[in-house]
Amino acid sequence: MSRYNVKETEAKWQEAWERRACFRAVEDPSRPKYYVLEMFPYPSGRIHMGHVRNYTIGDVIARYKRATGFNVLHPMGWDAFGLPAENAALEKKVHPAKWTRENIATMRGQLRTMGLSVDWEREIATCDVEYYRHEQKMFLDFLKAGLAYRKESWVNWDPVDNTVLANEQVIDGRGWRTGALVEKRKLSQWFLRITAFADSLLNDLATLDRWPERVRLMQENWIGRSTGVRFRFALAGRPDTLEVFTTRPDTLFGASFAAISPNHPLAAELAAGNPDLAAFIAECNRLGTSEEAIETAEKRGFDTGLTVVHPFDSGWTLPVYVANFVLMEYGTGAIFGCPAHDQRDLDFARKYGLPVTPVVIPADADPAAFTVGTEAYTGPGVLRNSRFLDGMDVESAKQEVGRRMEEAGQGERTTQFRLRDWGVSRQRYWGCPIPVIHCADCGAVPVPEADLPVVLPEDVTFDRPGNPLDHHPTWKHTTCPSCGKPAVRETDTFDTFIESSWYFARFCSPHAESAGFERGAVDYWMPVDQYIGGIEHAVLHLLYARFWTRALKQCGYLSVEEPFAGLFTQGMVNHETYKDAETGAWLSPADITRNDAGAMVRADTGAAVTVGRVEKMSKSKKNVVDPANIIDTYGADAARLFMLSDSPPERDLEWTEAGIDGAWRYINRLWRMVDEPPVALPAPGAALPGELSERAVATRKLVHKTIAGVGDDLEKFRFNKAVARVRELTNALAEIDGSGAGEAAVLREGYEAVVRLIAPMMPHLAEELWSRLGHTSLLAEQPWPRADAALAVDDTVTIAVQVNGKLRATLALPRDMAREAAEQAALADETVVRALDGKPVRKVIVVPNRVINVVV
RNA sequence: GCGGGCGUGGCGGAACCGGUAGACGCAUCAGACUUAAAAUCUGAAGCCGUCAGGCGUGGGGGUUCGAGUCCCCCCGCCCGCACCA
Repeated sequence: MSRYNVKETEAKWQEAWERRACFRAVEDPSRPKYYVLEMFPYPSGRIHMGHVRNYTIGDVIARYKRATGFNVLHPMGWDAFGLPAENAALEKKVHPAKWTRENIATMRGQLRTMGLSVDWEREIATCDVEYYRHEQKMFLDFLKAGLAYRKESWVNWDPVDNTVLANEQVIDGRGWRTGALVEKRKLSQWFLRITAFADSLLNDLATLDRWPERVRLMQENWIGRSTGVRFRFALAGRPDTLEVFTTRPDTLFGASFAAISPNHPLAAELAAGNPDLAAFIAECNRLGTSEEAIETAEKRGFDTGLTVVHPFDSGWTLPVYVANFVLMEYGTGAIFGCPAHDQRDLDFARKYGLPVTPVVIPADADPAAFTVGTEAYTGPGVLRNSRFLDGMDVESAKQEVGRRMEEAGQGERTTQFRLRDWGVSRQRYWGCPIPVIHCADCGAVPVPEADLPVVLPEDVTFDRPGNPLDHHPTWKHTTCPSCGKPAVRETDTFDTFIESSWYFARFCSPHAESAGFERGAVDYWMPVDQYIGGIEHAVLHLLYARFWTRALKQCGYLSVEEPFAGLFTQGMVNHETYKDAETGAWLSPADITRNDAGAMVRADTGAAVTVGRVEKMSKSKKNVVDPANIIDTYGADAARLFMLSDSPPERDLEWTEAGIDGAWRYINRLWRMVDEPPVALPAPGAALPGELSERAVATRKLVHKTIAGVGDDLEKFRFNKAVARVRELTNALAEIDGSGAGEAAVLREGYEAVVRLIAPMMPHLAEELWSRLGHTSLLAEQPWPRADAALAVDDTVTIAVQVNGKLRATLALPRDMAREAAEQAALADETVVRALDGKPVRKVIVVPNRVINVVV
C-alpha cells in the first residue's frame, strides 16, 4: 500500500500553479469579475491560526468563484506601518524597516505553503514609498477639498507609547495597546472631516445587504445621529448667551435648570473667581471616564449662581449648574434639564430639590393625577402644562418649538452626530510622513505635488524617547515652498488606519506609478465583492475605509462610494488553556502530555496540570498552536480542512489535536480510496454504460445531490455542511465494490465529483487525485461540476406516519403519490393499526412527500 | 442600563418554509486483522425500560393535526455601546 506524501505533493502542485500562472488576474471586460479580499495581515513575525482561518475561507471563495466562471481578483499584501516595529527597534535594536521586511519574508513563505490562489504579482507593502507616496497626494487633494484641516485640540496622550490616540483607541480610559491611563494634552493635529459624510455613511448602511446585521448596527450606533434643536438662552445680567442642544424641545416648559460641562468655557471663567467651583471642576476631571466611575457616578452639580431666561417667558429664570454628567465633547457642552422626562435630569433634580413638572402625559393616564416619582417618563403622550403646546403630541410639539425658535432667531433645528472628525496625526516614526511644511511666516504649507514623495528617512536612531524624526539632524530642515525661507517639516506621521483605507484600490493596479491606481482598473474591479476578516474591525477600519472611498470619489479618483459590497466576519480560533497546578504558570499545549493514567501533566516534569477554559489563542495565555508546525506535519490541506469542518465560519472554532488528526485521517482515506479503487476504472471521459445496477443508480443520485448541495453551501458560507456532504458521499462510494453493472463507471463519476468538490478546500489533494485519475489538465483550471437536476431528486421518498402527532412508522413511497393512495398505505401499516387501537379516525393530514398524520 | 446574538447527545455541530430531532465529525464501546501495538476495516450507541413503550432541543405556558422552529413569561451565557441631552 502506497502512502500519500503530503510535502512533496503540496510543493509539486504549488509549483504547477505558479508555472501556469493560474491565479494571475487580468482585466477582461467581457467576463464578470469577482474581487475576493481578506483583511491584509500586519507583518508581526509569523502567521497565526487566525490568519489560517481567514485566508482559508477567502481561498475557498476565490477558487470556487473562479471555477464557476468569474474573473477573480485575489491579492495579498502587508499592512506594514505601525507601532510594533518601533517597539522591536527599542527592545531588540533592530531597525523597524529591517524588522518589517524580514517579517514579511517569513510570513510570505508561510502563506505560500498554504497553497492560496493568490496573484502574488500584486503583492504590496504599505511601508514602501511606492505605496505611501500616493496617499500623500490624496491627503493634499483632501486639503484642497476642505476634507482635511488642522486644529488645536485636546488629545488622548498615551504616556507609555508617547503618542496620541484616537478616541476609539481609548478603552475605558486606557490606551488600547498599552493599557496605560490616558492623559489629556493640547496639540495641533491634522483632522479628516469624516463628519462631512456622516449622513451618507449612516444612510448607505441600508444598502449593504451583504454585511452582517450587527456590524451595520455597530456603525449606526457609532455614528449616532440625533435630531433636535440648538438654541441660545439669555444669561440674566450678562450680555452673552448660553447655547444648548436638545432632542426634546417639546419639554421646554418642564425645564427646571440648565447645566454646563465642567470643561465648558463659562465654567472656566467662573472658576477663576471661585475656588470652590474650581475645586469641584478639578474633582470632576479626576473622576475621568473610567469604567467604574461611569457606572457608579452619582449626578453631582455646583450651582453657579447664574440664571438663564426661559426662551418663551422673559419672567421665568432657571438656575445654571456645572454638572458632572454633561460632556463638553457632545453638542454644545450645555443642556437644559427637564427632570420629568429624562432620567439623568430627574436624578439630578431629586438630589438638588429642583421642581419636577410633567409636561408629556401618556394617552391613557389621568392628567390631573399623573406624577413622576423616581422614573422619568420618556414615552409618547399629550403635552400639558405647556401653554401653546398643550394638546399636541410629542412630534408636533418638537416641530412647533423648533419653528418658533427659528422665527425668533433664537435657535434652529439641527442634526447632531456622536461621530467626531478623525484625528490622523501620530507622533511616531514608522508611518507615512504628513506632507506639510511649517513656516514661521506662512504657517502650515502643503508640500508641492512636484516635491512628493516626502520619503521617510531610514537613518534614524531610537536612543532617545519621543519621535526619531524630530531628532534627525537634517531631515526636517527645509525651505518654505511659499516664501523660500528656512522652515521645518511636519514630523508627525499618519495614523496607520490610513494605509488600510485604500489598499483594496491599490490592488487593482499595484504597480501604477503616476497614481495610486488606474481609473480603468478600479472601475473594473471595485467594489470588493467579498471582504473577509475579524469582527474587531467592525467600526474603525471599515468606517474609515468607507469614508476614504467617499473622499476619493469626491476628489474624482473613482466612482464607487462603498468599497465592500459583501462582508463576512469570521470567528476566532480558540484553544484550551493550561496552568501548572502548583505554580499557576501558564503552559503551552506543546508542554502538555497525557500520562499513563490519562491525566494531563507537564511533559518535562510530569507535574499536574490544571485544564482551564477554552479561550482565544493568545501569547499571554500561551494557548497558541503555531500553524507552521501543523502545516509541516500534516500539510496545508489538513489545516485548511480543519478550519472548515464542524464550526460554522462566523462562530469561534476550538483547535484540538483530535480535530487535526481527524482531518488528516480523512485525507488519507480519500487518497487510498481513489488510489486503489476496488475495480479498474474506465478511461477519463468514457460514456456511462446503458445498464446500471440499482446500487449504481442510487449512487449517481447521491453524487448529483451532493454536487448541487455543496455548491449551494459554498455560496452561503456553510463550509462545515459542505464538508459533511462530501464525507457522506465518500462513505457511500467506499461501500461500492464495483461488482454490479456499470459500477466502475459510476465510481469514476463519483470519485471525480468528490475530487472536484473538495478542490476549493483541499486544492493540493484534489489536484493530485485528479492527476491520478488520469487527467493531464490542472484541476485549478477546470470548471465547477454541474449537477444533473433530474438525478438530484429522488423518486422514492420516506414518509413519516404519525398518530396524533407521534411518529409510529415510516413508509417508502413513490414521490408525488396521490393523497388517497398514501393515506391508504399509511392506514394499512401494522404499527399504525396497533397504535390506532380500533379507535375511529377523525381526520388524516397528508403533507405530500413528507408526513401523514392520523388524528383519532 | 440600552442594543444584538445564543442555549440541541459526553463534545463540535445538522435539521430548507412549522412536518421522521441528532446528518457529518470527535470521543467511547465491541469485533476483525496482528505475536502485540499502531494504522486500517466492520458494527453499536440521545436518555429510561427486558419488551411493549415512555421521555427528550435551558425552564414554564400558549397557538397548531403537528413546535428545536411561531407567540408570551422566566433563567443562563456571549458580544457591542455606555451619562451622547
